[in-house]
Amino acid sequence: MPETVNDTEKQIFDAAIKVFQRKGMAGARMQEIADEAGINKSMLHYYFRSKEKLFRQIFLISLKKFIGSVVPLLNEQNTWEQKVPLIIEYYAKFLTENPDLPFFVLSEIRNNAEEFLSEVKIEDILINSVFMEQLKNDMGKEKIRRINPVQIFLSIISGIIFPFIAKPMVKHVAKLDDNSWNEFINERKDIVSGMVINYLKQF
Amino acid sequence: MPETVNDTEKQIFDAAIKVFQRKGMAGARMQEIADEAGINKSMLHYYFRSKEKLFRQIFLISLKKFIGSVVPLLNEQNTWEQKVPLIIEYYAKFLTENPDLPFFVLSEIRNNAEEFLSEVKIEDILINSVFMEQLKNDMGKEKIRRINPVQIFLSIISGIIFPFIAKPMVKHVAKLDDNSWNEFINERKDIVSGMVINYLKQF
DNA sequence: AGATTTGTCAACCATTTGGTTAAACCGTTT
DNA sequence: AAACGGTTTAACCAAATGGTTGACAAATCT
Repeated sequence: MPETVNDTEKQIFDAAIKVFQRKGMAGARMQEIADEAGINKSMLHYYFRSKEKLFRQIFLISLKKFIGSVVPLLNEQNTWEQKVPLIIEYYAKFLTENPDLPFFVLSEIRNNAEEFLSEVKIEDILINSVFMEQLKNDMGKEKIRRINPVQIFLSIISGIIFPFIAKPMVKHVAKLDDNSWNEFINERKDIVSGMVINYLKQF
Repeated sequence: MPETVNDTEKQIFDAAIKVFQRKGMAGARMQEIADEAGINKSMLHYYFRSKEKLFRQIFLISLKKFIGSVVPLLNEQNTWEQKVPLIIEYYAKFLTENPDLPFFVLSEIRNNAEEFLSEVKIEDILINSVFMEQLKNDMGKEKIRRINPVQIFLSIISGIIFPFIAKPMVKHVAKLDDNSWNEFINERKDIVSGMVINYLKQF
């Protein structure tokens, strides 16, 4: 029992991820999680004590997944210029597979979970990444525009994450169906990549 | 009584805006709105019938404010290149004054309010704006990169809105206090503006 | 097999929450 | 001043919701 997680527990956990990420802490219902997991509501409390406790676990794992999973990419052995499209490509795929995750994380952080940010040490992970060092390095050599590297990273993720966050509105305004949405996102990847790289190099 | 709105009604409305925008439909409590307005809870139902009805009004006015207020700027008599920084400047100011509004609107649209999008006819308003026409025009003359104008507009608002949506996380990662946050946003305005204009002109 | 622990469930409980009611308040009309 | 209409409030109600309990089943141990 040490590492192999109980089957019921995992079913609850997976169901909770689905429901919490879609509805948020306030909108999620314990009964709905139980139904989604196909088990009795009492089991939720048996395994996780309370909604608060269950939420905390779901939130933390979501937060780590959201920010932690790019880190390997940032630290790979290639140039920053090669990394940019790879980061974008990665996030586009990630967001397609986890459409509710970023919104959920950002939402709950706004509400009350700001303290969680310290638990996952994003600051250092990001700031000290090879990607950031490479940017600073090339800035020092006057090869690219001198600018706060956080702004560059923020530009990348803004450009690709925001369209997913605002997906219903974007689809509506640009009159996209599911197929043309994918096309739109493919186009978007190149644009964001081009904008960032262009901006750094042309100055 | 035809146009002057009842004082109590306005107080409720203002309180509801505050609470709904901060907590969302699911997280908002009628009692909290009443407290915020400093009146008895029954008054909410007296003036607005139900939470659903009250929410609908708040949401619609928020949606219109979010997308409608930028339209005049898009249709002004200046070049697209002059408009870009003005749009960004406008949104930065707007977001500072209404920090919870965009998140609220995007959140509720995701949840259930997608149908509202049709009521406010953003598609046409945006697509047919002078700004969009100017872009298409210059694209036709090969003066700027040929690209879906919606992508350009999306790049602008992504770049400036997303940092506000993710404000707690951005502040944490970039280690900003309230003062340096303002500095960061000022820097950001120029970056987004520069990126978009650069990208369109350099190709 | 019998005892003991662990897991599961239906029924129940207490609180919260959106909503209602009936009485009171108050300015206006007659 | 009495009657009237819109406004406001405290008390109340019913449903929803997070959580608990006690019985029972299913493994696990001896």
